[in-house]
Amino acid sequence: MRTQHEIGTRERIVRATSRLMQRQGYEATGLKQISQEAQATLGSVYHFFPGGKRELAVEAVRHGDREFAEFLTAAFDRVDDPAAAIVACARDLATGLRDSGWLDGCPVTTTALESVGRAPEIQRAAEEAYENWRTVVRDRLRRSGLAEDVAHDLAHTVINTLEGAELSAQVSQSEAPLEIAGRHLARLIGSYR
Amino acid sequence: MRTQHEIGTRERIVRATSRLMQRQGYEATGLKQISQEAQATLGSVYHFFPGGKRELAVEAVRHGDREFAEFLTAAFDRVDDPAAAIVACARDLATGLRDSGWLDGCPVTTTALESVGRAPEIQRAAEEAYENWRTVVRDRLRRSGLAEDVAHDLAHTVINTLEGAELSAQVSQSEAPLEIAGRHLARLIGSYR
DNA sequence: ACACCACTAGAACGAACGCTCTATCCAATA
DNA sequence: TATTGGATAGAGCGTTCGTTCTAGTGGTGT
Repeated sequence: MRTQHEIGTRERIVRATSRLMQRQGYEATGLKQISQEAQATLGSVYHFFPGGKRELAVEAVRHGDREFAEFLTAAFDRVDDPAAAIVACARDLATGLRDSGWLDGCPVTTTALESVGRAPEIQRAAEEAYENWRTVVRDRLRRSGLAEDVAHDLAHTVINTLEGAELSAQVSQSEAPLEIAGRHLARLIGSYR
Repeated sequence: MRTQHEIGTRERIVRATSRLMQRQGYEATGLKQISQEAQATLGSVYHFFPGGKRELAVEAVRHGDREFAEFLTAAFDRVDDPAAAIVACARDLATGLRDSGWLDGCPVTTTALESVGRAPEIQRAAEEAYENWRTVVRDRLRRSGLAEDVAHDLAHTVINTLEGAELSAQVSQSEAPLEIAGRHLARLIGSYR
């Protein structure tokens, strides 16, 4: 079937790009490596992504966006109290990071930083990802009874602190930053009750 | 004078590397661009840094380390209350980021992320930078009367949240994440009084 | 005056990069 | 069966990369 085939190869390329850029960043990831990892050829890559590496990076960032948004949503669905859900998120991020040999950090951050001021489409996609994640957090905080502006600001800090803690955990190969971040975020949220 | 000359060229190379990698990251920064920006030749670069790009990146990260440590220390010296000093830090980071056209983020983070699992010496230098900054914060928090373990944990979150907020501010070209981070960190610290 | 050496200078190397191009394959339609 | 067009395949383009290498310069110590 053609349609299934199309989806298959395209998806494999996007997924491979996302994982490689998550681990190595944008610049260090080559198109030949992507095509090998995706079990596709260079011709297929340019067939599906005529915009080349840039377009591929945008799709990879969007893939990481959806991935982490689902991770967040799942945590909030699993645990009733939003503060407790965030603690669970931090813990899960820590164990996931450790289990990957400290290699799989945020699938967006490295590419985002490399693109700032140099590749606007990629930067935009990263910005949308962060905004998307904040929206998930803000909605759950509001549902739990917090005021709109409080929830809005907390969503910023929840995402940013998790982001910073994950980066720190990765660089120092330690789960501590994420554990501490979870505890502090829960305390901060609790202070608004 | 030879000594002065040596220090001059070497320092220019390190500073140029630090600024370029701060803006573009490790992979996107070429040695030719560095030598041009530093007004030195490729020969001089390899004379002072026989280890090549890797060694240069380590020195650049250490330079960024010292730079931000001095920035933190100056803020704590200027403002008595540590929580207020951190708010001032966040505000200064935001205005500095805006004034640079949102280009000059953390001088360590991008290079650190690119080096994870691929260049251990660089990763180590970045780890030492974060640890160094945490020590500055922890000491000041302790001096203000907080218990050792509380100050230790808060230092982690202060640095990580500032880091995450600066990244978010840069990507979204907005001062809001840093302003919010400053307020939340002050509130969190205040909750331990 | 001479020898020395830190430093400057940039040409040149092989490798890898993103990307283009042409050729081929194969399933679906007429 | 013939035709069509999406998809695959990879050789090859020009460029740039990090690095090496040799040659040259100029101040310093004897």
